[in-house]
Amino acid sequence: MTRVTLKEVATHAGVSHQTVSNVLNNHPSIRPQTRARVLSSIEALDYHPNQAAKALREARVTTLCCAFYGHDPENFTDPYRNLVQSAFIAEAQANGYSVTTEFITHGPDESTLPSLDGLRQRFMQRQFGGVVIVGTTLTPEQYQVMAAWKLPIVLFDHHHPGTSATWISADYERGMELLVDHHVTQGRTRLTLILPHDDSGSTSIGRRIGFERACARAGVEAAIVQGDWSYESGYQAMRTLWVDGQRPDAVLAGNDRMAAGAMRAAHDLALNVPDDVAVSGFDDFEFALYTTPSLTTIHIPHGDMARQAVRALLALLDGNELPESRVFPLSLVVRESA
Amino acid sequence: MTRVTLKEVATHAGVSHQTVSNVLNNHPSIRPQTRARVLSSIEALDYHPNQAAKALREARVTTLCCAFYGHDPENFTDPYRNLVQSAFIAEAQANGYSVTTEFITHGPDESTLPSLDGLRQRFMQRQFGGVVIVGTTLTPEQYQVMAAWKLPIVLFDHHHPGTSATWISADYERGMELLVDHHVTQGRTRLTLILPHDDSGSTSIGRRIGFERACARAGVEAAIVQGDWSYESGYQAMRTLWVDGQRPDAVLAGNDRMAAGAMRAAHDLALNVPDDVAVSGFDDFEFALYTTPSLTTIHIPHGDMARQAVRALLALLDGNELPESRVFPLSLVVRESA
DNA sequence: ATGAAAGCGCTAACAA
DNA sequence: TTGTTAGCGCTTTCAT
Repeated sequence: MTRVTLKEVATHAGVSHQTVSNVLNNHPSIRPQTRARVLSSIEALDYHPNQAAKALREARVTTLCCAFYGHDPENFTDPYRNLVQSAFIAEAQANGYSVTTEFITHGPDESTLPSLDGLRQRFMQRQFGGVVIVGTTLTPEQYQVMAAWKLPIVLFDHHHPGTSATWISADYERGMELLVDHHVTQGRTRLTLILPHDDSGSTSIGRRIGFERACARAGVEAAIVQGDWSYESGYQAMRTLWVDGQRPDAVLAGNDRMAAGAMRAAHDLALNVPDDVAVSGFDDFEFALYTTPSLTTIHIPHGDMARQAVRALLALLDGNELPESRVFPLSLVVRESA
Repeated sequence: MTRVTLKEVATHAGVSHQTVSNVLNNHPSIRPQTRARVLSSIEALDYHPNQAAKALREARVTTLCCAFYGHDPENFTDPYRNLVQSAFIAEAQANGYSVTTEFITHGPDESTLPSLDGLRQRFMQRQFGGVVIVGTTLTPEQYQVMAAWKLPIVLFDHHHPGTSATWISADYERGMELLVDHHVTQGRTRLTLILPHDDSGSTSIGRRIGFERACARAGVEAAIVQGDWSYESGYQAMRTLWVDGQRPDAVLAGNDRMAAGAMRAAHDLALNVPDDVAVSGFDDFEFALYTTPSLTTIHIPHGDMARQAVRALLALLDGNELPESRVFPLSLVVRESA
């Protein structure tokens, strides 16, 4: 499995290997004639430059890392990951970079999975040039540790006020306000939000702040119960609200999956959505269109956000200035459930 | 950003750089004393071997490619991709490999996305050592072309009888038979299957064969209408079945997403599932538990399959024998919809 | 048990 | 405009 090298191309074309290199890298001063000859030799020999050699020589790497922090890889079907990753890879490829994906989990099964140290090690070994950290539970301390590693990093969907990293997020506060206002407009007065808590620096904080502010402004009852982003937790939360007798007239879920779980629970409790209780989500995943009833939710432009994250990371790798952080606007999508 | 090299470690430990290399690669003949000294220098200087140099010298690469063929990357939320990819990455990482993901699409937007040539190019450039092709539309001709590239390859969820590649799949024929038998046992006599067609070598063929065989054996009416795996196509197919008047008493969808779309259509048509019409899926994604009614479906062990695919690819890279192909068994999951 | 020499395939710096 | 020299960081001979 011996492969064609620069030198062989040079011999074939009757030039020095340096000239071939110059052709490949589009150096100016090369006679068109020579250039054509070299190109045809490359074609004839089916030559492909060895990236390893190039990377070694240039001390740079054309791989980006998309790291999902705190996402359980066994939690297979979260569409969020799909959305973010697809756009991430597409944008990176369009810029000539390939993408390696890492799952960074902690917890019982940590031993078989990469910790932050694994990420660092791969970076130090030149497996990738920079990373976008997608996730909800990276602490400011952890971020500080990583900053000391000089790892080019962009934070996705979370950030820490005290830190300087570029971050890409969306206006979750305002999104939740839109949602609350919609419920209020529909005549709802007792709202309950299902949301993971204690998730510092993450997207859940913005949702909570927006919820509380909008409810206070509207003068409606506001309560928060806990979920963990999963269908199951939405189902359980809804059940508990009815069994315990709180029974609000609107249930807002922090994401679409919990909302779907809550709607299923409502069905099992013989409740009519939206007549007996309104339910809303947050994400606007594809399936929100196909639930019964279809889900009123907030549209998050995950694809645009992921593409922007890649661009920011590339800018960070390129220049020396810190790329701008961005907050994407969100919009309300009214369907049947609220 | 100059990084510590072997030589610096050697200087620090007072040995030759060769000795350091030997320590790193666990060569036998090294005095424990020397070894300890070297290791402490590595620790002290925070040395990490440069993978690019290693790869160049060893002419080998520790990256695997997970390629989704014919999957539209904009078709963001297909849980299938999540399931396969998560398990793939976890298994690869457990074996010391990292994973690069590629989307291989054809069609109008092909220009901005990698074609098979892009895959080949990255392989020739040593971006990865082997690939698992996940997908449904690779033709035998395309496979032959790739075989000529000497690209170590494992096919996932599709295969071609005439070719020699290792493939990992599931017993879709038998799965569909289980499903048909279940519907028949429930007293259904007029079954319609929603399935993409003309998908040679793919998973849809097995589903079709199993469907037709089981229906023939049971002596029930069998019809097939077309879908394209999406929610929307399931919705439209169901609608058409009623508008056109076919109105079977059981609708089987080739996957869970189409089933969810069909159930939503049933709701819009004021049909009760399963009283007026039974609906079943195929996949057993998480959301099948939370639809209303919950979805009777076939469980596909996507995670196990993906892990097996990685193992097969590693075996292929390691040894010279062709790893065995595997067909995973499927099982019926009865819920409310059928 | 350890060190010295050579070279993987490429590009940057200089010379011609 | 093109060719020569050197070396990126590592491992594989081979000598000591």
